[in-house]
Amino acid sequence: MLPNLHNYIKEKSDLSDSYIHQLLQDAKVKKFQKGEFLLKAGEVCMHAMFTESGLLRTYTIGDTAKEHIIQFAPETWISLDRASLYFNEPSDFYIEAIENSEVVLLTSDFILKISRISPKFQLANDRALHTHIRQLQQRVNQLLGATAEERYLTFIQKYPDLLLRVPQWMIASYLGITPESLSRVRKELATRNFKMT
Amino acid sequence: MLPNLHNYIKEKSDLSDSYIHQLLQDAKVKKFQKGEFLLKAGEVCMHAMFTESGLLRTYTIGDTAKEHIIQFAPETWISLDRASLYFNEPSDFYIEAIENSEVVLLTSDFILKISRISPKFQLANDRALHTHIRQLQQRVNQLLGATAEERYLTFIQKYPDLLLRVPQWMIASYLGITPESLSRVRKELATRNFKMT
DNA sequence: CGTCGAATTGATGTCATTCAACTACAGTGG
DNA sequence: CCACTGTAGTTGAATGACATCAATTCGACG
Repeated sequence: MLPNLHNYIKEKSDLSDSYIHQLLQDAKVKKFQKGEFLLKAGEVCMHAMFTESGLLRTYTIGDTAKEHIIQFAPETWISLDRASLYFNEPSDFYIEAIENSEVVLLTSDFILKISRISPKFQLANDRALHTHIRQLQQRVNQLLGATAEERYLTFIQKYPDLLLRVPQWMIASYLGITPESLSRVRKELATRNFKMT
Repeated sequence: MLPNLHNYIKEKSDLSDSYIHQLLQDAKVKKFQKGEFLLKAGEVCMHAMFTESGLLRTYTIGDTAKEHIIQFAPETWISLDRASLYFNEPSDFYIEAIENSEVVLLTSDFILKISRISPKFQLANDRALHTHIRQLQQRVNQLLGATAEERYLTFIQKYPDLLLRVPQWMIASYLGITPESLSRVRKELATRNFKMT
């Protein structure tokens, strides 16, 4: 059980299979039905949530009552609100299963424990943190400058696998445009590509 | 000399004045004229740049040759490209003095050194990192949902001091709109506030 | 005083939103 | 098995927000 998480830790820590196996004994594993919530705005984020199987989405609800999707998390991805987890403050995020999912809830203590045992794991965590910053930075850049079409193109190039699993209106929400606009962008791209071939 | 940096380290480390004084002996201090660059896109960011006095801006140049301002850094603020510094990869950022400035160039080694001596300083650094993430996250949210006017309002509420020192077209760039649009937003706000009083 | 960049203003254009109608399809209950 | 319902996606027409282009004003500074 939990082959994905097992693998994940193994890759980033160089710990033995048996030891990892032991660690995972007390990991909190939960199954979520499509539509169930792992975190709601106002709550404090207490875990890093590892998607063992399935698919999660993280989103906020802006002033205009519109959802803004922050992240999708398929297998082996981790969802959390770092600010909320670190500062112990209420989160603005909703984290929701959009497929039936098996999720491992990792506490900060759990992660710290592995970090203490395996410096390599700690390093990997630090890298993940900085990768996250890089990714946020790139997103800010994109949102500052790019048109709907450009955003969509980088999305499909960056997350081709998600295209098949995520409904279109959620992708629109991730891109910061309306579903209608995305539909038109796709149409436009389709006819352009057709003309070109 | 360097009273701001001295204070900064003192607050976050509990080290003695004399020891801090000693540390700062080998700090690289540089003066930049208005318009000079501390970092250019393509270079690897080698320092965290502490603004002892003056004002810096960090920006990227998008595909459309338009500047997108990432951050302003007045006294006691730090400018860097964390991804570039951490991963040793070329940066997308330009960092430029927009006032004559005195800047301290802090290497990762320097910061690590203090962190090793003072756990409190290390903690403060970690907090800064997470604050940074929170701030980026909020910016993404804002860009996903808010209108030009809303963005401007949160800007003046968040950075009232900068209003006086930063030219308007740079604020526009920070908000992701044109200078003309910002001018109209301001006009609109002025007339609205006038009517209300 | 003349010059140059910043800021404002007006006219017009473009991209994306909004609102509404319609199709397609999956799930539900009779 | 078929009508009923709800959600996703598409399409069209009108609107809105911001951009673009061009002209003018304003203010700082040599």
